[in-house]
Amino acid sequence: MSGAPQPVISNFIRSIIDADLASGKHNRIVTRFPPEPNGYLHIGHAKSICLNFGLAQDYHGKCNLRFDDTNPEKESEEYAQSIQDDVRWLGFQWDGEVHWASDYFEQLYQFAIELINKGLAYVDDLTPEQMREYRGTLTQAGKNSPNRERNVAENLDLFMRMKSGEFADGSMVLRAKIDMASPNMNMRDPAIYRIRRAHHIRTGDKWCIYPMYDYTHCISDALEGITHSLCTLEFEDHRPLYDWVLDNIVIPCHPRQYEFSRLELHYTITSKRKLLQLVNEKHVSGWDDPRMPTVSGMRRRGYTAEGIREFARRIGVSKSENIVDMAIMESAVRDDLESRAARVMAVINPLKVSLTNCDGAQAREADFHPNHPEFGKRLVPISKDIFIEAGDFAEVPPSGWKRLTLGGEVRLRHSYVMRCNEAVKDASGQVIELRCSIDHDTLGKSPEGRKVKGVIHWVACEYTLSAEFRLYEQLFTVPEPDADKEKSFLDFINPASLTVVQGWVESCVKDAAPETRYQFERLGYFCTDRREHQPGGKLVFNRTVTLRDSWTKE
RNA sequence: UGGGGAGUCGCCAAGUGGUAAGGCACUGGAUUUUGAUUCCAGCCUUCGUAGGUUCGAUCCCUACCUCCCCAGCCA
Repeated sequence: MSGAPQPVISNFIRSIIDADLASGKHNRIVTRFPPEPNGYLHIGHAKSICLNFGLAQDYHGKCNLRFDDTNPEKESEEYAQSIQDDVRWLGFQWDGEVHWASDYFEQLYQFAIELINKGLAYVDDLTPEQMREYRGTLTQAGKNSPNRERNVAENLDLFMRMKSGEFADGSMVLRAKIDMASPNMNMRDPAIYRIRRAHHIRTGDKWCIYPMYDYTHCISDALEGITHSLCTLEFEDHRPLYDWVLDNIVIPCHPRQYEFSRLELHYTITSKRKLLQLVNEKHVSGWDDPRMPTVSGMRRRGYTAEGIREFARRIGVSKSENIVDMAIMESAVRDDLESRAARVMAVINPLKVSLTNCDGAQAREADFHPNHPEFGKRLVPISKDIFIEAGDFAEVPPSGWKRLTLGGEVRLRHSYVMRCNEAVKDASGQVIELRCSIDHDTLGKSPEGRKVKGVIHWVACEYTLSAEFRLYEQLFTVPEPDADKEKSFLDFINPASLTVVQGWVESCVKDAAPETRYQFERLGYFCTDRREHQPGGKLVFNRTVTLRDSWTKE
């Protein structure tokens, strides 16, 4: 993965772009990533980011970052900042300055006046309840509001007074005059402006009327010269409205909207609202909890930007509903980590072993990476007492067992072949210590006359460092926590999604900076915690993902 | 029952008239001082169903079935 670039996978959007470029409709493409700053970015956004920025890169076009900040009540500076951080961390840079829909509030207002003047928008003071009644249902046409035929002068006057703050919040809206009988609910005279006295993160208290998404998005796209406006499937039937607005104002650009299916991932959720709930109700430690499918959560867990981008490449882009296996994410991350993480040994569930013939045993130099000598080497010392993984010893081993057993031999990784002579037990029969001996003639070479099949990791008690290991599993116990009609997704939170253990690690990691990645051999990939790991002090490792394991599966 | 979409291997996903790419997962086997990596091999005679057109259909036509989205002054 870190080698040659991966081949591009075709999709319907690329086909459209290829055709648009070939026909001369466009010379270069302009896309945009348009988040609302009302939460942290998650894996679904990452897919969209990879699509929009990736397309711009591949086709030598441009991609804007534009905040869809039209609903001040839900938006915050913190979110806007985190979104920019996440996009950059993912490895993308937007064209020029960050754009904000709020930059266009004045122009949006003028276009609204244009619509009013054309008799295509009117002020309505129906209550929300009345509006709903007038809208009709999926199978029944709506009926015209009594205010629909208000004259232009009156509409203009009312709209200006809405802007100047004469009316109470929610008392009236500006509506597009389209068709109350349209089979498409979005075309039944949608509201395009509402009155809301809320402090806006960019414009402060300058405005008390705010434009709605459908009205704002298409105009923003047009003002920025977007060629391909990509969004998710649920906006498919908003497209007629997108086109209606641009067709009815004087604006020299009409971007085309294309919809792709949103990403769902097994064993997690990708609903901003529900992620917020997990944070607010403290089911997780925050937006960047390593169990969260947020960009910042995945980052903290140790996923790499390259791994996430590769994941996006592997899942592709289509219009069919999909729920992707977590295994695809994990394999993409492993593929990246395989070539970039140094190998070190750590023991997370220790069983003490005392070596009865350790005198004269030597330390050995070991590569930090089996296939990349440029990672360098470190010394792996041995001492009279060592820790091995409790799970690597079995008194009564299952068939096919290649690890340690009473009377058996095993290779200590980067060190000697060791034989287990005795298992010491406590009163309850639990094995609490092993007495073993090493074969002094096996350092850096195979033993004489016999084959030792197993290799286990270990640390020397005398030289090891204590560390905290945070082990993660899926946040939910079922593949589709959102799917149950009776139960809340909260009922499926996995109580074992986080396990914190104290263990031991080779001393060479002592001064590792935050966000340093290692493969602890045979255990998995780990990453020092961004927040709580202290180089030279308290060592905290987050398990990013386990290694592939062709033994421990049923 | 109105409108808009989607149905290709367990999960993704190309292909769209010329006889089913690829990835993940899975199963064998080789190499291995990580049961890792790497490497080789296998894995849908078939494209939601039923008809039709055609020398030939996943692709065109017809009917049907299933699933998703839409009735916010959210995005």
